[in-house]
Amino acid sequence: MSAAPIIVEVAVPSPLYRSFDYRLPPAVAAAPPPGTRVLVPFGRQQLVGMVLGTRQHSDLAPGKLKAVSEILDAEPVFDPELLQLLRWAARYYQHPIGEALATALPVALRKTKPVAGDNATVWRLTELGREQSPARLARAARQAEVLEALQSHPQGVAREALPVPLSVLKALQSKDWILEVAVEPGAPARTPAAVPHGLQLTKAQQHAIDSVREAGDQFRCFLLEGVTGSGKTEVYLQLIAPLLESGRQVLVLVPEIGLTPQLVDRFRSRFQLSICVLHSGLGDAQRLLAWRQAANGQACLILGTRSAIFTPLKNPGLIIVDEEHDGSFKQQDGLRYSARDLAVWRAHQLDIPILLGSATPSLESLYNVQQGRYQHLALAQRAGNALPPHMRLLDLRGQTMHGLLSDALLQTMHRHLHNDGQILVFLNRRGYAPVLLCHACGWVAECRRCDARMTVHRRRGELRCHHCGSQRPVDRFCPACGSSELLGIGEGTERVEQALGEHFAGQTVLRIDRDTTRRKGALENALDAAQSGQARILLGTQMLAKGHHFPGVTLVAILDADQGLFSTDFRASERMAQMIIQVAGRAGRSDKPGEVLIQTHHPDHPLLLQLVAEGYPAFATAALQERREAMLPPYASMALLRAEAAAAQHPRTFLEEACALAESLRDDSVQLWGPVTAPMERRAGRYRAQLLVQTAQRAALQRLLTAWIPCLDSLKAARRVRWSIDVDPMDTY
DNA sequence: AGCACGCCGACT
DNA sequence: GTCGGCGTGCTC
Repeated sequence: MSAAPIIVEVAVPSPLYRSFDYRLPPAVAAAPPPGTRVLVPFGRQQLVGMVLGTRQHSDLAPGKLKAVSEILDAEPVFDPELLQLLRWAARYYQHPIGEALATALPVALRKTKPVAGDNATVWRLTELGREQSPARLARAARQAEVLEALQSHPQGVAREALPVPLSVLKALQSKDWILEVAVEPGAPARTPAAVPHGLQLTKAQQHAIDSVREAGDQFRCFLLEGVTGSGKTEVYLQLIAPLLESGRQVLVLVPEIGLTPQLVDRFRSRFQLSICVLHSGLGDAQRLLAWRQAANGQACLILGTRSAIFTPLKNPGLIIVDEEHDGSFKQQDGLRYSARDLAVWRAHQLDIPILLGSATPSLESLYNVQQGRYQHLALAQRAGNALPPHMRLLDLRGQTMHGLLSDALLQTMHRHLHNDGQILVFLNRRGYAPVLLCHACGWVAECRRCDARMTVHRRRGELRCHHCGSQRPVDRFCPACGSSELLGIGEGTERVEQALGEHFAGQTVLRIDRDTTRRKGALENALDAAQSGQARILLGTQMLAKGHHFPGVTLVAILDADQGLFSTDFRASERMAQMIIQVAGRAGRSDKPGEVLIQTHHPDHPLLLQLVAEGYPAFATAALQERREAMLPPYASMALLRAEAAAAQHPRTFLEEACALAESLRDDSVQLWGPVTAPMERRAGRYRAQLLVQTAQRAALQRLLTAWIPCLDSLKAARRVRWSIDVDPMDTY
């Protein structure tokens, strides 16, 4: 045994692409294991770092080493597998290791806060408390809130999960309605899943379930391609049930907007056990609690968005990624990871099966099926006797238009209303926001901080920029010529709403978008009105495209399908197709057959034709073929270097220097495109430019990035810009 | 990123 | 004579 002092390697939250070595304090005999948080002196500050490992020797002279100030955890906060995943992610996505580890940590643990042991307590109802009705506590809203929460969680709720002051709990305690009890460490509250009676699985559902179960305890990746209404969620539930019964944990990732109360309720009502729901509204303490419960095995089912992929799991059995094609699985700043891709990596590492589900799988995943890496499972039929909707392109060329509504569309709408149908009108707002135009001189209201036009919000009498969020009152006189003839030109949801009101007098038109659902509970109210059928015409944006079930809808109208067809972004057509299919899926889910009308000026566009005539799988096959011919992802790998600054020349100069450096490091397979200015060069007052790196050899890209990215900060021009690297970017335009 | 050090302009 | 601007360099 060597007598040399043990040196620990520590990742420190700083933008540096390396770790740092520390001595242990004299009083500490054994090195803390990897994944333990330590407080370390760093420059003039004290930072919370993460132990990566121990070393015998440091490159630094022994006298220069500083000592760890404090070991913050008795047990590592990252298990070895999670730590390995994060180290891999930091390398792959080219992000400084210390920052990468910090982003994966719950906010509460990025400071010196202790994790808190297993000697936790929960609050529970007493006999007396069970008899109380929260409704009778009208004068004490917070007490009623607690009572309600405890009644729906008979096994008890942790202090951190009750967002009320301690005084409220004390008040209830003094009435002898609630009490605090110690919780058994690591004992998950398990009760059998309640499978609904009379539920008949389709053959395809059963086959999917059997296939995944067959994988048992081994890594295998399945792509579950299930048309809307085919019962994907039921497949998930049936796969989850036996795992939970045998004490295994299941991690379910959903898109941001997918984490709706409806979905959570569906899981809750099926499994009467403690589900960890990691949504964005969770406070730091609540998030830490969820993290701890997942780590110690108390939580069996963990349901969350993107960042939930970093949840520690004691006994994982399955990972599910729902709506795997959704763009929100890609983090758009900092460590720019794809939660879907990391999920596959993690499942592989843990040697457990993973299920990717979607009605409209990403081309990446379909490619992986073609390559034999993923196993394809299809649910082609809707459950029950619901028929697939009938899709039709509506040629707008030469049509009489009433704003965005064509004559032919209006006629079809009248027919559906006459037959007691309900109608969903879908408007992809982007590019169709109304602008403020001066009729006298042609001046258009523009954002002062972006290269973009302001959007008129008539109801509030203001102009808003959708890119930076700035707002100001609508001008009364043209700033250029002084004329008072200022017109709102273009079609936004407000204007379509107005037009629908005029054409369908007497019918309730319900508009559901960001603006009308901002208030708390407004979305729920709107959805109720929509689902009850009380509102006959629903007008919505993206928000309506996903997840919600409108049983009475017989007609879906997509007002504009064209913007996806000729975009500079190569993924635009894929996104357009997914959007159309997702929206179309809202129609005819019950016994009434659905009709989908898609308004377009390009009814001959091959991808659009294929989508409508043959459906998404045929579209995807053709789109993949195009990608192959153009050598675009998934047939090639990409990374995008972005830079921005307050002055326009700085990003350019930086990217030119970076490009020259890359030129000297790249091998022949790697191509550099740019630098070019971003399509909207100025955004929120900053000028933006980018450089695209592309290659057919994934490994060559990684080699280049690893040699290149850590050097960028030493370029002279780097001081004048903010730059970031995006590996496997979602938006490349 | 922080946070120092360092070397030139307008202030008590 | 000092306070403070942000250019440059370092962090075990």
